[in-house]
Amino acid sequence: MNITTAIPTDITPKGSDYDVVSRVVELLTENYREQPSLDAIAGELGQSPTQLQKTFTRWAGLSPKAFLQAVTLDHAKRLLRQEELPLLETSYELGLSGPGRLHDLFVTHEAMSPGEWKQRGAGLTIRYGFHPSPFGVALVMVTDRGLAGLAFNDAGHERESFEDMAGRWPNAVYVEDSATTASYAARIFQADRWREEEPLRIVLIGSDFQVRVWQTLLKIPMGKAVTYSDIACDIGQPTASRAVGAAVGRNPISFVVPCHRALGKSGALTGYHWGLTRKRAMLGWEAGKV
DNA sequence: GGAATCATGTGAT
DNA sequence: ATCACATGATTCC
Repeated sequence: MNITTAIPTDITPKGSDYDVVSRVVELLTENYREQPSLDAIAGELGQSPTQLQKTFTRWAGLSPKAFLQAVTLDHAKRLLRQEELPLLETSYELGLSGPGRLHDLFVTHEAMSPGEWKQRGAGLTIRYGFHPSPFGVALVMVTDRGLAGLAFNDAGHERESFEDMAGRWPNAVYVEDSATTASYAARIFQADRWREEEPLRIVLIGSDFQVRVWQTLLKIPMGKAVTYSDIACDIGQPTASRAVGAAVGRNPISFVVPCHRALGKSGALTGYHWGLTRKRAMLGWEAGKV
């Protein structure tokens, strides 16, 4: 039952990886117009170029230079343009619950009924735990129906993630149980554990509108992106792109429900609940896996 | 081109 | 009712 201790070594060979990486990501994306050199970045961070290169590449599967390319505006626009329509048209036959290759992480999803949603979590027991992840400390929340919440924050801010998430379902009972959540964390962040036979069960707790938006997000394949207005059209409300933005922002299962693949119409990365740097990091990290 | 401005749907108060 | 939004299109310089 001590998977808990195994995970850190599997995911973040050095615990501080994400700290270093996020600073590199920040530096790179703030100055991407100047295409800073590895030496310049290393100098800024007070590290040796080779050490930095190694740390970053191990984390992203991508050299800093390639990453810089991946978070550049032109690249984002390219992600958007590829095969405009079929992208979202496809998997509506899935209905509300049922297995499917929703993106490269196999997921089955079900939604809570509107009645259950109004209860604000009443009668629900949520087990939670904190685990290291490639994007900082992850807060994992599960019910007996599957994964219900996933949040990220920098080390030392665990309390904030928890308050944020718990506030969404204030009537639920919360039990710390990292033994249970550890296996979810491992499944989510280790790409070699993604298997069709044993999909990850998730449960979407939200309003009818929110659930429709989140289901649409699940249809976006890895390495692709859509705009907020694409999503609005897909759910049959073409003028609601702003409402879509708000709903995307309330996505409780960050990363698994790939809200980071929603971009502004220009290809610019707009907002992200857990910090824009993390959104860039996720996009870049995925670029390294595709 | 880029800043300012508006129309807009949803959910929380 | 009113307000804040992870938007997007239009209209001015």
